[in-house]
Amino acid sequence: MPELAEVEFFRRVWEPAEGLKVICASANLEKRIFRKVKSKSFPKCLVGTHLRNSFRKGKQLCFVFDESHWLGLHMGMTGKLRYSHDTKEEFKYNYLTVFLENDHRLIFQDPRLFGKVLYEHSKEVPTWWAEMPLELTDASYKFTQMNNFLEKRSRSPIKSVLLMQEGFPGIGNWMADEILWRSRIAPFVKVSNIALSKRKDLYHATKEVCMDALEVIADGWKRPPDTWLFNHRWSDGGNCPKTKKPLIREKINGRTACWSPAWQTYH
DNA sequence: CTATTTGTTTATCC
DNA sequence: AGGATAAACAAATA
Repeated sequence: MPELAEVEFFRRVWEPAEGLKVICASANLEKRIFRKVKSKSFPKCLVGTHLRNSFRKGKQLCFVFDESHWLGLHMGMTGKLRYSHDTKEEFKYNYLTVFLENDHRLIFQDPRLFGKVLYEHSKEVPTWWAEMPLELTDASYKFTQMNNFLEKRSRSPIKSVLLMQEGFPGIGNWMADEILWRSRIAPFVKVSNIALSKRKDLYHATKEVCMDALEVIADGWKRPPDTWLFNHRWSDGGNCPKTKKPLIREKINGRTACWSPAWQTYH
């Protein structure tokens, strides 16, 4: 589920807790989402600290407690963050719970366990946070940067390249399909076969889908308009909002791609 | 029983 | 060396 905009939505779920003190913390450390956590004192080391800041880069989240406790979270395929006041409310698959002074709980749940927790106690910014690539929504992310990445991946289908986080941080399966639909490029097209002018369409569609997704989903998880591919792509039987003809669903390198054959004619 | 899933990570081949 | 691809990870849902 969580791509750039959904992850930003979850950052905002925990954001209201900024300034609050941690009373208690518990984690199911045997679960594989904690496989990168080395500290023996996690998560008790958070007790007594205050949540100070929350950040997102691509699909990665970082919560900072007292300017020195860095908690990195990745939602994987099924991760969710909750901010719960009801102490009787029990959720399955709560693997990290932080109890706050206002009787609210910060909860990370992840049934499928493809998520990842990172933790570092340091005054310095951890490497895993400092080394994230530039955001696609940043004004300094230019066409040449995107094109340089495409040049290195020229033998792959464009759909697969859009899913590579080092080049397209935050893009996931539905956003990649939306970008290709808006720029009218079929997902199986090899990057080397995409002309310069078409790459510019791709660049603008990438920026646009990121901005639109953040506006609609990060802010209240509203239902996207039917003019997007989004509402039509999830199962067999959907029709293209442009051509009104059936969409095609097919695996490309193991991931389902959905596209409109008459609309995405570029190949 | 089977097939499917909005994501990485690792192994292997080229 | 580094790019491309398949399999692995784990568990729910249809």
